[in-house]
Parts: sequence; structure tokens; C-alpha cells
Amino acid sequence: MDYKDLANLIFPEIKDISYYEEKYPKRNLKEGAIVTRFAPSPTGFVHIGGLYQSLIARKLANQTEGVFFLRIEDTDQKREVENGVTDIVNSLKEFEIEPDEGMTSETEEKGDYGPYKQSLRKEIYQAYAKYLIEQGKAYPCFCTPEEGEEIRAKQEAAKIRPGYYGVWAKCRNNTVEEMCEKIKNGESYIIRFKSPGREDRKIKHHDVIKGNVDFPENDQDIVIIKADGLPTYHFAHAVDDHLMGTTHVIRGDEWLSSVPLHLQLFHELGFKPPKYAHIAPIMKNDNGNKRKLSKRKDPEAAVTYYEEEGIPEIAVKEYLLNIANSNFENWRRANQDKSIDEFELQLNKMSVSGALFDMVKLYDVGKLAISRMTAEEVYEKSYKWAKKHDEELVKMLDDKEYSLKVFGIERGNKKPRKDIAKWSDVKENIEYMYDEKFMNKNQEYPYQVIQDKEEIKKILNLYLEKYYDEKDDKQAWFDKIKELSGEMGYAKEVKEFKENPGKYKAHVGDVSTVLRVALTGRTNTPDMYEIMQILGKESIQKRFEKAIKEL
RNA sequence: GGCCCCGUGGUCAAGCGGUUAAGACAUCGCCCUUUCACGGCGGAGACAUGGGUUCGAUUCCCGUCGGGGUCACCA
Repeated sequence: MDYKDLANLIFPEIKDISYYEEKYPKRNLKEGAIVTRFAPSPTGFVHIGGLYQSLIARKLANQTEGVFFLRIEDTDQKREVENGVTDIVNSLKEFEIEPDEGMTSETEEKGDYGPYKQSLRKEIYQAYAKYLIEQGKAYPCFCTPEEGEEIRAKQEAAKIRPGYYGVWAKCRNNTVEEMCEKIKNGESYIIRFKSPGREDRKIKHHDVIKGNVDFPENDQDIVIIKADGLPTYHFAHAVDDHLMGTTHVIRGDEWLSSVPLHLQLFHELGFKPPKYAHIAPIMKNDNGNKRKLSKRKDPEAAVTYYEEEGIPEIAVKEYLLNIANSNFENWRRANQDKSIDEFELQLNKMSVSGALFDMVKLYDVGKLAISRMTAEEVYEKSYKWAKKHDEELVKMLDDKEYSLKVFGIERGNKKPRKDIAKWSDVKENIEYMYDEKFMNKNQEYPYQVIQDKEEIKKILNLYLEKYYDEKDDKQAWFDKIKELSGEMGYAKEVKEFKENPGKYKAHVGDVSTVLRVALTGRTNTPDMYEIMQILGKESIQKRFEKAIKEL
């Protein structure tokens, strides 16, 4: 009896690894091409950190003419969630992050290195496990989960390092005969890796983001094949990323401490290890403590949150890019109308420690992004959002021609407005421009300096009767308000008023405020000339009448 | 607890032995021929701490403190 017999006893029908090595040849890519992936478990919505990783991975593959693929890590079937894969695929699509290969739906995939769903790769993992057993580098372990817990308890009590290693690794010293015997007797077992490592030896490792890191070698005989025949994460990672030709593993830095294990696995399997880039997590301030954004506690951890809130996808991506490479901001400033695809991301410029998520900053990025859009784009995107989240807004936007004018206010000039951060701000922002909304509402009129009802009535009437002319250009329009002010005893210039406050009732700005409030029901609006142009004389008239009636 | 990583203004961050220690967001003030927004100008605000090394440390070394990660038949 030897290892080979043992391997055959455990995996009788399993192919030799040479089959897979041939089936998945080395990728034919140009020098320096990065092959990387996003490898989530289908356990619910995509986390903002997952999006962050994907964004970086996608960019890197693009920059180097490499490959970015989506692999589903569903080896823990207990945690799986209905439509988990679909959710992931759709979330990426929402942000225009399209994998070159991998799952495209719950059951479909594209690419030559599949299957891209781990539960479908069972025989592949078993082939490599068999290969390790044949070489005496892996073995069946007959310890029950309960025994495992006992061992752990003992170790904890004795205050020594927990785990299945050294003298604690009972099953590693079974003879081949003993192992075969137990298997034939029907004892249940799992497969463990027989670690050649020693805890008192150090390994040096260079992480693309974290830099040089020293670790003790791995000496744990970790399980590679579970009782259900599926691999653990570590083993699947080694096998898949080898077979799929991954050059760079970009993942969350919670994996950093398993690098010694992974390197060992690659080595014992005879694989060339990939480069690792461990990304610092996105954190949240929780009562003065930093912690990772949590799927359970923080709604903003889910990428779906941003869609619901109406934060533009591009804003989320730009914000993330900003966290990734802080020079992005300067680049953006200097390249206003370039696509973010043109920005060259550098892994080694990424921060080593986790950044606190800053919603306020995100909003600012959103404002900037939206201010750069054309009225048409703003219209399309807010309409799309409204259809899912706000019926009232849909009704307003149904009138496209008019809405385009509204969105066009102060847009497109060198100093575009920056007042919409997210699509959910739109309604509040443009509501008063729609007669059917404005006229049927019990409007508040927050008049300020000029409060006297008769005075307000007089200003409104006089303006309409004597001064307002639709055909006026902006300067003429402006001058007329001054004239109106003068006629009624208000200062035509604010400065003048400030110099001689006693000489006037108030100033032109206060008169304008009356017009503005009567017209829109608010004291803060964009350029009133443009508003009047869009509203048109008839509407202005109706609005003034309403204002007078509701004085 | 062991192991690993990190520590520049409120936040994100440049800087890598000699700098008046950038910039962005937030905040405050002023200006921008009438609001708001935009924009401009300006203000306040930081190298966790103690030891070294050095002519000189935010930058290098060690300790302390603080933060984070990880120690599963989960990923």
C-alpha cells in the first residue's frame, strides 16, 4: 500500500491533473497583461468594497490589455442566497463594469476557462487533491468536528496557539494502511493539506499594495476538501487562479494573513503564485471607533443603496477612484471631459490603511459630476431614476421638452450650477417650475424685507403692467426691475442703499425678492430671468395673481 | 492573547532626512454690479507619544499608546 493506492481509494473516478493542465492552457496575452478577477460568494447584495475591488480590477485589466473575469465562490452552500449570482451580475452592470469572462446569469457564463462557478468545479479540485495525496502532501483526517473543538479547547486552556498542526495533527501520522482501513470501514473524513511549514521560520512577501510583509510560515494542516466534497476557499483559490491564469489577486486585506498559507499551497501544488494586492477596507466611524462597513448594520454598504438614493453611478465610481488614488482628483480637474477610463490607476499608490467613508464628499463628487452633464443627460438619468422611485417626478418629467428647458437653466456655461448631488434631489429642485404642481399647492410665501401686503400687491401689478416684456434681453429685464424699484422709492443699487439707508424704503434686491417669492414660493432660486423666460408671460401672470390672492 | 498591518488638520490625503508641511471635502469671513448655487480671495485647523541615530527628523530604528485585520469542514 502506498499513497497512490490511498489516492485511488479516496478518488477512484477522478481524472489526472494533466487533463486539466491541457484543457486550460496558458493565456496568450501580451507582456505585462494583468489577468484578475472579482470572486464573490453569492450571499446577498454586492458590498461597496466588492464594487471597489471590481472597479480596480476592471481598470487594471483594461490598462494592460488583460482580462477581468467574474468567478462565483459558492462552496459554502449553507450561506447561499436565492438569485445571488444574478444580483452580482446586475450590480456590476449597473456600474458599467463588465467582466470579460465568467458568469453572466444564474446558469450561463462566457469564457474558455470555466466553469466559473466553483460548485461546478468539484472534480477539478478533487483531481488536485488526489494529486497531493499521491505525493503524500495531503491526507484524510478522521477527526470529527467535536474532536476538533476539544482540541481547540485544550489549546486555549493551555494558552497555546490553536489549530491543527504539529503534535495536534493526530491524523497526519496515520500510516497509509491505517488510513485505508478506516476508509474501508466507512469512517467519515475530510482531506487536509500536510503543511511542510514551521512556525519558527519567517517568510518574506511583497504585496503590491501593502509592500514588504514578514510572516511566520504556515504550519497548519488546513482542510482542503470538506465533508461535502467541496473545497475550502484556500484550496479553491490556488487551483482556480492557477488554472484561470490569474496574474494578480486583488482582494480585501482580511486575506493578508492567509498569504503564507496560499503561497505554500501554490508551491506544493507546483503552481506559480500570482501577485497579491490586498486592498484596505472602506471603514465607517461608529461612535469614535473605526470599523468596516457592515452588510448588516450599514445600508450604505450595499451598492443598491446608491441606486435607491439616486446617487449617480459615475459619482460612486469617481469617489472610489479618489480613495484608490488620491491624484485622481487632480487628474479629474485637469481633464474635465475625459472618461474616467483614461485615468491611469496605480496599484502601488493605493493607501495601506482603510479610509473612512465620507458621504459628504460623495455628494460633492455627485454635484460635480451632474454639473458636467448636459440637460439631456440629467433629464434621462433622473427620469430613469424617477420611474423606479418617484411617480410624482415622473409626471413632471413626462413633459420632456419643458423639462429640458428647466434642466438647462444656467447649465452649459463656464460656471454651471452645482446644486444637484443625487437624483432624489431633483424633485425638490425643480418642482416650482411646473404650473400644475405650483398652482395647485397651498403655497408658502416667505417674503422678507418687504412684508406689507399692499406694497407687495403694488410691486407685482406694476411690474406686470408697466415693466415686464417677454422680449427683453437679460440686461433690459434687469434694468427694468431697477426702474420699477426707483419708481416705488427703493434704491436702484444696493450700494447706494447701504450708503444712505434713510433715503430709501429698501433696495432693488428686496424688490426682486418679492418678485422671486411670488413667482416661485422661495427665496433661493437660480437666475430669475431664465426662470421667467421658461415660464412665459401667461404663467407669470397666473402666479402673481395667486400670490396676491394668498397674501 | 499570538501573529500581521497602520497612525500627517474633522474627513480623504501629498510628502520618503533640511518644505513657510501641498491639495480636496467640510467649516468661517470677504468679494462676485438683486437671492441661492457656481467662482475668486482669505482665515482657522495636523505630523499620536517617549527614547535614540544624525549637524538636522513628519520622514530612519526601538519602546509605549491608539486603531484595524486574522487565528473555522465561512468566504
